[in-house]
Formats: sequence, C-alpha cells, structure tokens
Amino acid sequence: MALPVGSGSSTKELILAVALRRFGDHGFAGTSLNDIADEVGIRRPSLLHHFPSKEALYRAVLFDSFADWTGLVEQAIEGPRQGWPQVERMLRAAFTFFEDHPEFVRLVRWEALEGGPILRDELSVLLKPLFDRGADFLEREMDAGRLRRYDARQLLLTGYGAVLSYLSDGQLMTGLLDTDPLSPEALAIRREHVIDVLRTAVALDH
Amino acid sequence: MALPVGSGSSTKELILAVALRRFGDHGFAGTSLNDIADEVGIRRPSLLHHFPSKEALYRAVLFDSFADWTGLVEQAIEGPRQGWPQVERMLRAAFTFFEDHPEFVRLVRWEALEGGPILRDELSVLLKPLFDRGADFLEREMDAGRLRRYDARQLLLTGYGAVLSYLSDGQLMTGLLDTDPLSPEALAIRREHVIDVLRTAVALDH
DNA sequence: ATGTGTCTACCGACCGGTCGGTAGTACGAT
DNA sequence: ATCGTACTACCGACCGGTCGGTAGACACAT
Repeated sequence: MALPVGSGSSTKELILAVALRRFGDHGFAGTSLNDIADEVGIRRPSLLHHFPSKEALYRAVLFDSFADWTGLVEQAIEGPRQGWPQVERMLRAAFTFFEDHPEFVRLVRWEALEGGPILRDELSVLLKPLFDRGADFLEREMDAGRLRRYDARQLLLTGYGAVLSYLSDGQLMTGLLDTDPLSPEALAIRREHVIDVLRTAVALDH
Repeated sequence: MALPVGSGSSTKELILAVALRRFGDHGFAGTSLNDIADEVGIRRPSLLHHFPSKEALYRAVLFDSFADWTGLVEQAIEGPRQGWPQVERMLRAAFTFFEDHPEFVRLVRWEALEGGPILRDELSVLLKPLFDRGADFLEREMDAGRLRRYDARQLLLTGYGAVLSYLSDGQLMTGLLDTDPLSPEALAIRREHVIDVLRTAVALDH
C-alpha cells in the first residue's frame, strides 16, 4: 500500500483526534456525536460502528490522553534527583505538555466539574501513584533541608492549579488582560511566573 | 402590593436559589428547566412566567452572584492600605467568600469553560476595574519596596487560580487526598497554605 | 353586596427540533 | 462468499418554548 501504515490517518484515529478536541471544547454533554461525525466526514451510525457508544468513545479519549500525560511525567521524573532543579524540571515538563495540549487541560476541567465518575473512580487510581511520588519527593527534599517546609501535597496542588486555571480559563482572561492570554508568548510568561513564585516560596537562602 | 416584598421566600427568589445550585452543579447545558421547576415545586411553564427564557434566568443568576462577589471585594478593599497585611486581608475575604459559596465558584468555572459570551463580554467589564485596582495596588507596594517584585497581574491570577481550582476540582481531589477536600477543615488548611506560600513568595525579609 | 374587569400565578397539552442508539442495506476489497 | 465500512431510515426520550385556559386576589362602580 502507498498509505503509510502508522500514519495515524485511519478513521478510528481520526475520530479520536476530533473527539478529543470537541470534548475538550464543549464537554461530554455539550458534544453531540453528529458534531464529531460531521467533522470526521462520516455519518453518526458509522461512528458508532467504531465505538459502541458515546461513553465508550469518551472513555477512550480520556484514557488515551492520560496515558500520554503520565508517560511524559514518568519520563521527566527519571534522572538525578537534586533539590529545586529537579522540581523545576518536572514542573517545566508538565507545563510544556499542558501548553502543547490545551484540549487535554480543558478535558480534565470538564471532567472535574461534571464530577465524572470515570475520572474520579478510575483515572485517579492511575494518577495517585504519581501524585504520591511527587509528594514523597518534596517531603524528602524538605527533610534534607533543601526546600522550605510546606505541606507537600498542598504545594503540588498549588503549582498545577495555577497553570491549569490559566489554560482552562483563557477565554475569560481575555477581558482582563490586554494581550491574548493563550498566545505562546503569554503562556511562556505565565509558566515562568509560576515557576518563579514557587522557587522563591520554597527557597531557603534569599 | 399585598405580597410581602422583602419576604425572601417569593417564588422568584426561590427559583433563583435553586437555579444557582443546579447551574453550578451541572452547567447551563446540563441543567434543564424541568430540573429547576421540579425542585421549586412548580411546572416549567410557570417558571417561564417569571423568567422569559432559560438564558434570561441564567443571566439573572450570574449577575446576582457577581454583584455579591464584587460587593464583598469592594468592602474588603476599604480600610488603611498597608503592605502585606492589606493583601492578606483581601485574600482572606475573597477565599472565605469562595468557601461560603462553592456553587458560585463552580458557576464561574462552567462559564469560563463554555467560553460563555455573557461572562466574557459583559461580566469581565465589571470585573476588570477590580482586577486593575488590585494590580495597581500590588505594583505600588512593589515600587515602595514593601513586596518582592513580580508581574502584579500574574500574581493576582496565581493566588485566585490556586483556590478556585481547589474548590471547583474538589470531587477530583477526593481520590488523590485521603480526607474530604471540601470539608471546612480541609478548606481552611488550603486557604492558609496558599496565603502562606504567597506571603513567603512576596516577602523581602526572611 | 354585588357584579365587572384586570392582574398574577399556575397548569396540561402540544410544538418543532435534537439527542443517542438501532435495524437493515449497499458496496468495495480480499 | 465473506467481511469491514459506510449509508439511509427510523425509534423513543428529552429539550426549550408556546398556547389556551383556570383559580384567586384586588379595585371599583353600581
């Protein structure tokens, strides 16, 4: 075949890509299968041939996205462990991922708001080890006197919450800030600001 | 005329109270007029007698909530202006309001996610003066050498984003933390943590 | 006091439209 | 011939909103 097998252009993968964006933009309830099917270029029953139901499609989108996310964080966790530089490396990797995948951030926000049982009961199980590992690392660094002492879990939530908010509330910020809050430049400024604040807050020698 | 005007239990006010909670729980699209009407104890047409449309009801809910919010912030802004204590006073007032009105926080989150034109085009106009005033105050304090220098607007977004996230993503956090993240105790811990981090980050003498 | 008109608050019934999902069919490639 | 993929046609449920109508409170002229 002339078509590259791993091209990612199969109908199923196209559906997943379109669904990710639509679910991210309008949430589960706000996205209709017709919307997705139309954009893919097929009819709704054809879409339901690839995924048995709307919820099955949604779950596939959610789990795929989380696999990408946890994979990247796992990778960033590797390497020599060392005080603030290690923290900053993890933060920067996570933030960059968020910036590259804003539809993922919005998807998580929708899920959190709807109180979706999928994320709460299943995905949080996948997320918890990462969360605990991050908290354990921070606690060890604090014990070793390399970081100012805080509640490690609270500190993790603070950092991620700050950037997640910015990315999911971007359209709202447009009215408050003068520049486009979702432009690459604005996102970089945002990322560096949060890192700067956190660095200052956890530093012991300034 | 014969109706007890200030009774607070009129049907219209009851509708607004129920609608605030339903819209906060399930968003605009996820809330049906039947849901609201049933809980109020009337039929949908009767509800539409008090508000001409679903959107009109939603706007009323949104504007009422924002009036409460801006009123409280305006009030907290008053008083002698003085470095960090003044900042903390504003933060504490805002956070306490959020804790007392979690449905308001969730309403704003929904609106931000849906990219609602109401909040973006109209409410942000009401919000911007407060936002600018807060940023101006922070900048003056930084100029006077009473606070560490940051981008004032970014700093404002960071603080509010941290608490807003926590309150709107509470159900998600249940799987990550061991305790109920929305209990009064957990919220107080959260509030004090954010204030603590911000205080440390902006302090110049530690 | 009695009828008359007007107002508010509410109701059941119904409308056009959209939703997710199903059944049966057509068609090209293997 | 079979299988995978797509289609048209259809279903019941639900949506926001409109319609005509009813019950009761009130003001007022007689």
